[in-house]
Amino acid sequence: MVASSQFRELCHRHSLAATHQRQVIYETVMSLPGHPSPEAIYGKVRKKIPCISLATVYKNIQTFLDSGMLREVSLHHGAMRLEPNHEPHHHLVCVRCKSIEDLDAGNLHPVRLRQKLPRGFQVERIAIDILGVCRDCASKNPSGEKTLSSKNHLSGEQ
Amino acid sequence: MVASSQFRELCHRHSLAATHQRQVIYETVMSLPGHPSPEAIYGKVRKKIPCISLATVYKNIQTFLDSGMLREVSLHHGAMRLEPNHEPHHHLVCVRCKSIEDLDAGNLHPVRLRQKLPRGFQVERIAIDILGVCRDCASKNPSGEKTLSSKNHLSGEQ
DNA sequence: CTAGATGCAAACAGTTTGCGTCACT
DNA sequence: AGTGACGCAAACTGTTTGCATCTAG
Repeated sequence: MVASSQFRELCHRHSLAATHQRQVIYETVMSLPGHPSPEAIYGKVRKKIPCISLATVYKNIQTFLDSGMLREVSLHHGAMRLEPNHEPHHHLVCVRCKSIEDLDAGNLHPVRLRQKLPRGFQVERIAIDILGVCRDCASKNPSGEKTLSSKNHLSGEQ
Repeated sequence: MVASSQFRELCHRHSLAATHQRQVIYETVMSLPGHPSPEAIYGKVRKKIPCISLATVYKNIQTFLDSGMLREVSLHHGAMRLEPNHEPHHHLVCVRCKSIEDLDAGNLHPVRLRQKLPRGFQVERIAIDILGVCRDCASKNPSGEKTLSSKNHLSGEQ
């Protein structure tokens, strides 16, 4: 409410209409601790706008992600993906088509913990994802709209 | 087919019955390139066992994950999770309850690419997940069955 | 005034579950 | 013989869509 003008400006920068719902959703995401799910956001937004639709929440989250105003914790690949590769390796993940390519562990210097982790966390392994745009997506659409579908996305059959 | 006895032994080590379906599913996962989804696995398995049920595929994938015979590429948190934290940081992810905690980037020495990535991949950022068992899960169940539900899982309301 | 945003309900996709039957050990 | 696996269909959860109405620019 206080920063209403800031929000309007932010929307303007991303060519989005500054609606009330949009502002409340955005502020709610930013105010929630941790890494909220759409459902959790909806729950809290509804306290301010009881009649808001869950679809509106989803649509706006998508809008924020597309515009870069918000980010996903880890990419949501739609379906579970299994890892047959037992060799130590990391992943090259395309943020557009969501393809995942293996990258041999030898290509990265090993990660080093600079010091102790908080509260009795027992480390099992460290996963590194290099996020970016793969060659195919970059060539298809150098700027950056949206691509999906294509390639590896849900396939596995060669 | 060739390695049938190997598979029986593998199952025995994990106290699982060595059924035909189980073997075909396992071999299919291992044979598929990349990071197959359950649907893709089902598609290929059906070529060998046309009447197999999708539920059987899911149940066995779950069994393999639980027993450690297979691994997920990145944890499937059930729902999309948003990242309000714009500061550079990484994540501490519990493989049991799937909670996600932030870890300040200063706690890790920066990752260094040991050399060029394959084929025109445009890096946007590098995400590091430290996977393991969080204190709560470790204390509740030091051995390692299954826990889920509890904590951060889908919540966001305080 | 018009493009785009909202709300609703129905549709989807991915995954899980219950239960009767069947097969491995 | 008994425990656990399979197959089927129905249920669920998370997410998306179509369309009529409304609103910011």
